[in-house]
Amino acid sequence: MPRKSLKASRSEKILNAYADCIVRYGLEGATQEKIAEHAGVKRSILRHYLGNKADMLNALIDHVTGKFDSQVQSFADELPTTNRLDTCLEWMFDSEYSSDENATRALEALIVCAYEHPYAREKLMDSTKQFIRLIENELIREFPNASSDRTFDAAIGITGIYFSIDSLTALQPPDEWWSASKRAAHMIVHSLGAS
Amino acid sequence: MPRKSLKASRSEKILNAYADCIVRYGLEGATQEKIAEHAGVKRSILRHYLGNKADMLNALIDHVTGKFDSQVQSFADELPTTNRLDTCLEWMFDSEYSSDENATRALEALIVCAYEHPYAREKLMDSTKQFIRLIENELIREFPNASSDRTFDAAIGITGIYFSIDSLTALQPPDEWWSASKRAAHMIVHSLGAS
DNA sequence: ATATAGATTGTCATTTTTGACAATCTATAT
DNA sequence: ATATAGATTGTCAAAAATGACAATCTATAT
Repeated sequence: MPRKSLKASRSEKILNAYADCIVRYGLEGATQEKIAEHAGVKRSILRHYLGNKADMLNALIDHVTGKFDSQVQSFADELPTTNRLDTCLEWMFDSEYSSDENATRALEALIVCAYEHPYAREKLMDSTKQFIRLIENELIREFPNASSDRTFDAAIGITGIYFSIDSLTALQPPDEWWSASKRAAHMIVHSLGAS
Repeated sequence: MPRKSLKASRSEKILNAYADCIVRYGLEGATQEKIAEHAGVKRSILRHYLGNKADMLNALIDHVTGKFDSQVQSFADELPTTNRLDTCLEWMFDSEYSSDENATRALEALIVCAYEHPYAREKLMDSTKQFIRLIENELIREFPNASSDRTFDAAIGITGIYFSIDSLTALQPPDEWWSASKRAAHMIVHSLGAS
């Protein structure tokens, strides 16, 4: 006889607002007041659904990493059967294709606090590994004869370039930096092919 | 007849503590209390030498970017006459050679707040550009026949890989990630040579 | 219609952080 | 030795952020 619980949807909205605030104001700069405002709810609501500050942070970590993981998953699922690697780089380094750029941004903002929060560190590490593995798989698929060491190196390199340009977005770099990043990633790919 | 001013040395010590705190606790998590504690001084001292919160942040931005810039400069100055590029990558990706790892880390932590602080954005952008240019110069020196577009792409790529693995340090990645990053950077270099 | 579980709002006390300033101490030139 | 500019400490008020909880409203099953 009770009314339907809004916990799922409200939590979703709040945590998205939380992630947005983190990207804008930094982790400690994302106060409950600002989060509530961004989410369009009263501050008391945050506590009602997500508990106190520490609880909220843990929920956020799960939310952000989970969101990123599922994006990575669907990214992989949606890759075409042919020309997968090129498509991959195309999607990564073209802003028009990026579904939710803030997912990576929030991830990066959280990395700063990893020292303080072992739980965050683990989850972030897992998500990062998964992303690297995605790239690595596509490299292996394209270059089955390359040594696994080299494909790993290449995956680390491409992922690094992507993470870097993504976080540099905060500095509003010229578009050329994105295209240059993409071409640099291609250089690594070519280097693999030339081995 | 007054006593010698300690402004320079005290400011230096405080701003270093500030940078340390930012790396550990995030920008907004670095409270005056913590900064003072890290610097081993009373909180009132911060205000005395550096003014209020906003003043301190501006001073910090200058300090961090200035420190980074001078490190980049001496990095360039100390490169040997031969084998410069390899030495360069060696120094970048080997922790034993890194003089002050926190300089880049603080830089990255500040990037998060660039949206809010146009002044920070400008300075960070300048420092980043300078670093990229350093790499680019070494690439040009090694591959004078490569097109300037390609050397720029390569510089962006190598810099990105470095920034990325450096910020991932917070996740305490295995050492292999560092060596893999170095080899990925070398892949880009080789790709330049093969053009 | 009504009881109930949950949503929503509001308020207050506590803690944390910052701003401001007064008071005291100390090195240095004269 | 003493005056002076600066260093250092201490204290208090204001503001910001959080925690806790009471009170009220509302959808839903019966």
